[in-house]
Amino acid sequence: MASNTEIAKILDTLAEMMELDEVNRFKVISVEKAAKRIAGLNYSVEERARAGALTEIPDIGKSIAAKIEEIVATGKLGELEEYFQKYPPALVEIERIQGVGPRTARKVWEELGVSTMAELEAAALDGSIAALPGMGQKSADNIIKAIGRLRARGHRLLLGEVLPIAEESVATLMKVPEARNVTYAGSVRRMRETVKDLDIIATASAPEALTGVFCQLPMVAEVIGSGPTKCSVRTHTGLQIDLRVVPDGLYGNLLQHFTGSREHNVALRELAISRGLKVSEYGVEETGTGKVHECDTEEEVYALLGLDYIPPELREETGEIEAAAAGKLPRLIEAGDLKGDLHVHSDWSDGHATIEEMALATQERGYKYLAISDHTQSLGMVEGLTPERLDGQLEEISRVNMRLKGFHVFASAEVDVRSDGALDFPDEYLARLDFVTVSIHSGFNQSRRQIMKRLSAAMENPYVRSIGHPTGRLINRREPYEVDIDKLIDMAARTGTALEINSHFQRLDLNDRHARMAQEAGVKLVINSDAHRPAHFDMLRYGIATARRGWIGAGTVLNTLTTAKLEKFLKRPKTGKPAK
DNA sequence: GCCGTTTTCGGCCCGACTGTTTTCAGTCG
Repeated sequence: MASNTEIAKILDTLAEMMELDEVNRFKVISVEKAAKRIAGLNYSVEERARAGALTEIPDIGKSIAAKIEEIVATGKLGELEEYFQKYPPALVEIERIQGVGPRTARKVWEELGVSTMAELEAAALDGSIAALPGMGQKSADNIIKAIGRLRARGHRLLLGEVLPIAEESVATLMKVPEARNVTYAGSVRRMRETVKDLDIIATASAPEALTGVFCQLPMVAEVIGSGPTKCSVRTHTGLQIDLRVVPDGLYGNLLQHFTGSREHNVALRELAISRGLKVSEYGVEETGTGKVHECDTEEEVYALLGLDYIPPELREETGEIEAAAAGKLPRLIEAGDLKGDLHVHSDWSDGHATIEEMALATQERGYKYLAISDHTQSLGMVEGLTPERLDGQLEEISRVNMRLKGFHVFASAEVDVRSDGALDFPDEYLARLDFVTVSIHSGFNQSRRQIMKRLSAAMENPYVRSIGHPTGRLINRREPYEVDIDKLIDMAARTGTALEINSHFQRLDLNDRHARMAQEAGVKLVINSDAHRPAHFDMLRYGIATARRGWIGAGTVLNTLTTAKLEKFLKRPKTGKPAK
């Protein structure tokens, strides 16, 4: 069974090999485009291949369809195997070094026999890179530095690590007198779960004033490059920050351009051309007359192209442009739509605050309810609740509810589903809770069959209302356990069980793509903080962002219901859609 | 190699900066 990701990866590698081979660049682009398209699809390409319907997918024509069919049938691609005979496969790896592209990779291999990152580094150190035509000592030094950085930090940074730096940088630059508008753009503004670098954009009465200040900020370790309107630096923590400045009046064009994604912008420019327009960060030009429209706002840019405004989180070229053209963009959930939090810990297990402290902290933030959902007994290391201790906790929840006005604490638990599929609380205890979440905290390495058996058992239970962090991944740290997402969503729909978007920036699980699939299947979601202390409620912004990236509307999310409506909903037995 | 309200050929997104060059290729976003 070839997953979309696997097919996309093979095509991506093929494109890289074709580039090395100096194949016509438009052919290369078409293979890249197909790979990107497939990676973003939320249905099985293999199934489409078996149905002979591949060419109905955009960017896939006869030739690439044949390649995919070969991958599906044999698990590999002959054309790629041939390239591997011609060029060392490891050349692909050195192409990923910043500043090294296909031309340079091929040159060092042909001239110096270099085919791995280690050999490249050695060649840069011994002077043979600098001696190559078209290269010099500076090129060699840059390669050495780039390899060092790649070793130090091979992966992308988490959104939650970079967003605070982005907000602080913007605040600092706004204090420069010449600054008019300053904001962060790029993948941070689109709220991608991981980011490679930070883009800051600005308009200013005198651009040099801003770039000048920026390059000398205390956090800057190294200036990578600087021109009159563009400046790139690296901070002491290794984060690359790019600042772009233009004069007043182009803020909308600039913001749109540097928010990306690249794929979104490419599609936008293609659309522009078909309408006799040319889009860049310097305006929207009418090709016929040469008239340039400068835009103060992004809304104007999109309007000139005949599109509704597209929120940044949707700009990933997954159908948003078509939807905007047809006036069919969804109304996305907003932070203010959330009425409460249904996954919160207290000092009854591994939380750091009392039930009342957590309730007050949520109320201060404007929410109307929360559910105290401490761990259950099999998580011994965090003092998970035993059925006996649950009695005491329920009493405390009632006392807190009597003291609080206009706020309600629901009794809940984050119940473990044990390795054998048994729930950690007997049904008679689950029945006493308002809201039951089930999570997997053990047996991460079980087979897909075992994992799905556990999740099925949980969802079939009439008291279980939601599945917490459904795939268990920790971004960059732990792979998801073997969840069959299609089956999970199918079962959630059938049993009327909600799936969580856990807002912790290390989890964001369900992710954006899976959340979108769930919504399309009619599954309800919950967006929770999983807070262990009051400050953690700030994480909810990441959960909301993930939902927005997944095209989620407020109506899909259980904890947008008012207290009264949620109570009413929870009094009814859960109901799902009939099986297909 | 894909695509089409310019539709089966002839296009294919746009601009900035670096490093090496004396006018530009490569890379990046």
